[in-house]
Amino acid sequence: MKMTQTFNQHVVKKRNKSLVLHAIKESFPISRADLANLTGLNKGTVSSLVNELLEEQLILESGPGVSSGGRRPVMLLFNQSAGYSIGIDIGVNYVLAILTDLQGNICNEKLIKVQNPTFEQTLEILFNVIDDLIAAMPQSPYGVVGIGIGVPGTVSRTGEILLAPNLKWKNVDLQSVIEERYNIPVKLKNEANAGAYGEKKFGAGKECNNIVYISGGIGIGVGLILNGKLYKGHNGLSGELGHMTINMDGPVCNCGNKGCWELYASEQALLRMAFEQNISIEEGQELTLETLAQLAEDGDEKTIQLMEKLGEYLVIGIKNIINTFNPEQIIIGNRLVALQTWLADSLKENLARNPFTSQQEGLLIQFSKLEKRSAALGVAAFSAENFLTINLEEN
Amino acid sequence: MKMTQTFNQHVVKKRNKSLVLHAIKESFPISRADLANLTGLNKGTVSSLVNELLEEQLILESGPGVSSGGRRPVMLLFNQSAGYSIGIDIGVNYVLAILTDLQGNICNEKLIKVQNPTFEQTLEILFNVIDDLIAAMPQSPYGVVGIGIGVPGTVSRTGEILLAPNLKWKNVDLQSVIEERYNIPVKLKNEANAGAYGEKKFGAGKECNNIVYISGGIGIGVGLILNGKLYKGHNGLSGELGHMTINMDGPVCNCGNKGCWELYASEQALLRMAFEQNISIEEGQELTLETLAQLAEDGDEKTIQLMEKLGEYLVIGIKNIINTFNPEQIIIGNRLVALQTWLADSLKENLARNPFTSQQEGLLIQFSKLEKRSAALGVAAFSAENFLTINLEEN
DNA sequence: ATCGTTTGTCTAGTGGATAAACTAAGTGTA
DNA sequence: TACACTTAGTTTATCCACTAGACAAACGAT
Repeated sequence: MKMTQTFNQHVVKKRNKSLVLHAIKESFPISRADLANLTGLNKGTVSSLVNELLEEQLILESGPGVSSGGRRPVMLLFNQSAGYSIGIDIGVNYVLAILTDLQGNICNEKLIKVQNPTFEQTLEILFNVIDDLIAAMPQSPYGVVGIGIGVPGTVSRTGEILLAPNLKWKNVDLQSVIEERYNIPVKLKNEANAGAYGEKKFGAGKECNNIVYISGGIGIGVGLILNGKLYKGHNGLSGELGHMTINMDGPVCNCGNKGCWELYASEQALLRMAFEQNISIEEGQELTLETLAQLAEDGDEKTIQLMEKLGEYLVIGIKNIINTFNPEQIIIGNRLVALQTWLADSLKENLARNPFTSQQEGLLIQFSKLEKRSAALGVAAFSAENFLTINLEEN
Repeated sequence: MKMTQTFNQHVVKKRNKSLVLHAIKESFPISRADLANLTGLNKGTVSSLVNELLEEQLILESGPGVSSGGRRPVMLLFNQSAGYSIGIDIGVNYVLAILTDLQGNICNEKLIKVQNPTFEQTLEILFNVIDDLIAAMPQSPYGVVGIGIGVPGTVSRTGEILLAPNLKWKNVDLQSVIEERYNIPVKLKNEANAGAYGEKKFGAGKECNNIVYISGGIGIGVGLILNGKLYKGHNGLSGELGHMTINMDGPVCNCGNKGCWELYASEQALLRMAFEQNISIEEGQELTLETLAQLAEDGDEKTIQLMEKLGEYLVIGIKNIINTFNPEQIIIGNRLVALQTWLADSLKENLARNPFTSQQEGLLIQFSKLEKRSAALGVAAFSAENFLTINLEEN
């Protein structure tokens, strides 16, 4: 019958403890006195909360700091190594698994190339890679605190994969399978959402509250951080901007609609255009994003023009994004990052011609600096964050 | 230096008091005992908070209710008439001002038709209409608690009108002018955002957390309720979906870009198409939305086909909205509501052909039932809500 | 009339935050 | 070296809001 969480002193304590923990996490080493200043809490309150966090081994004392004219402070550290989080990015032809500490630092990393595996084969790979990461993990008080998995497809709010067309998966409940085997909280996320979260946590967008992450791969997916939170939509299916109509009289997409953005601005679109324009690659080489990047690098005029065209198409969608969200930051991630050298200028030029200047005021548009790790880092961080929150709730 | 609000017992009390007040507001008449059940708070706590609210005249006791086998409960009412809120919708050729009680019930309403007034003339009209509403307002403990104003243009986060092209206003600070004259909190909002808020509060979307409100007038604006909150974007300029490119090779819009949605699916677009197709209206009549609606009513085949075409174009944008936001509800409001009889089927048919069925699961698409009042009700409710929150903060 | 039930108030107790006193441990200066 | 002054961190007394549970008031049923 309860409509909402009531607010009592227990909640107050949890929130303040979380406040203190996150303050330490964000700006350690830091003294109790500075924490009191930073959080606005009373010195005594900070002291007692800090002591509890020390007991829980979530933070550490690192000895005296430098005096500022009086007693030397005892510096506190966030105990990054109190536990570890696993983040896995399942791509179409790879599985990237990373082990991070609670701060998101990568401690171990496994990249496995795959070729059209079945669901069962993928599961096998996942089990192996997770087992390996756990086996090689240092001793710690909390061990593995969670596993996050990003997939290129739609994920329901309950964590079920509804449809991952490029993996040829439909209605599979990967989350439960992994959760049952390892008995650890498992979070499934759409790859673009995971990437957006990763960029928010570790990218240039740390301070930004409104971020649009464009995951440009074979298709295009978009992850949204709005009002500082991941926006997932009613069924968890937001951000399917690859299938935004930008040319209503255009060719039919395999989704069934006409003139979708990803027909023009995705990796697949680029390869198709390159093929149509008879861009000549060396014998024996396949036509891939990488070979095209190499061609552009070698100064092939036709390829460079193609890149510019791709930039034009990208900007059409980006302008729509700007008009829709008025974001603070737009990050282009995934495969397209490999082309940033040739895309950057084209994007800049085309965006300079956008008449909506107010919307672009203070807007940062950049390529992901996390390389291929945005999604894996994102889900790992999500699991870590989840652990820190749950852990505080329980006490 | 404080990074965040700290949580202490004062906050707890404020939040719980707000919880109780809103519970009463949502489901009065209600007894203290039922409130305790509903909110999860202790009986004693509810009692003391209720007493404070009674003293502040925000709620009322309405005498005994029916017994359920024991002592008869004292029923509590939300005191809707503790104060009044003014909501004003400034349109291109009208000014709609309403006076509502704290619950959002309309107590008085003034609709003034205007013809291309200057900013100063509009200001004069606003002063007059506000004065009139205040003069005719019943006695109450708090009087006018706020004024909300919706305008068809971009409004910065600080409340300044950056650009209202159809009003021909640019960089005007209406908020301060009104605020100084009446010494009451004034909130300025984009008309679409105001409408979205109105629909969230009073429309079919009360329980929905993810609502997209499409304000279809001369142009198209969109208001977004995401994760239960109004999403305004980094500079407050989100929702300019009228200028979403849906036809990248299409005609140039006066915004400078090509193939914007509102070139196809707005009131202006409809009138243009009607003109181009030589739809014959009666002599002496102007070509307007209303005359076209009348023609369709009279069974004019050409006009009806035109409406169907408009529906097709609308759906192209709506599909983009679905793919972007995966909303729970899409509400079409403003001028286009007048055409719902002829648009509804077209929308339904075209949406049935949308391949993204998962995204449409549980999605409600409907026309606004608040008629022209969405925006005015929205800003009035926003001001009322603001008062209730502020009022609790202060004690 | 009596018992059980429901409503609402009252009181004592709990937990957490705060202010301020206090201890500890530095720096600066004569 | 002595002493004043600072800053860090702990301890204590107090305050405040919520809770549990006792209690009183008001009602229905028998």
